[in-house]
Amino acid sequence: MNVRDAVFAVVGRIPPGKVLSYGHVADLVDGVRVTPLTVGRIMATADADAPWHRVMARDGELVIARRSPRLAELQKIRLLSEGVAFDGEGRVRMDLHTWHPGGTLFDDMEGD
DNA sequence: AACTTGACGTGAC
DNA sequence: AGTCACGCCAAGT
Repeated sequence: MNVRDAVFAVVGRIPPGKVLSYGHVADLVDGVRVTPLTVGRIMATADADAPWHRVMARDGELVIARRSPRLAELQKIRLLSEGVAFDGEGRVRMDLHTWHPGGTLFDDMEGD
């Protein structure tokens, strides 16, 4: 199991409408020791098929915007399409949409 | 196939 | 608030 696979295994399990931070993904990856930076690195090489848009900075900021405003816009559109709310500063409401794995069938109820 | 370079974080100090 | 260390992978040459 490569780190890349382990990371995408976690990312791939994020349900629509839910999001995770790099650090959170890194923490969920088990069996392999990874840093949030590593997650970010790998996410940078994510396939279009992967739900890469559900991963962002812990602050809710779309980090990709630093490098590609165009992709950031795409990410934002995808998130909005899933019902993810943003605050007035263009950041994702992590407090409302952070995914709590293990869970559950109720992983969608925390959004209120 | 080996080496170099680039690159989407986060918490502690 | 800025700096530092940590769990460094992937792509190009």
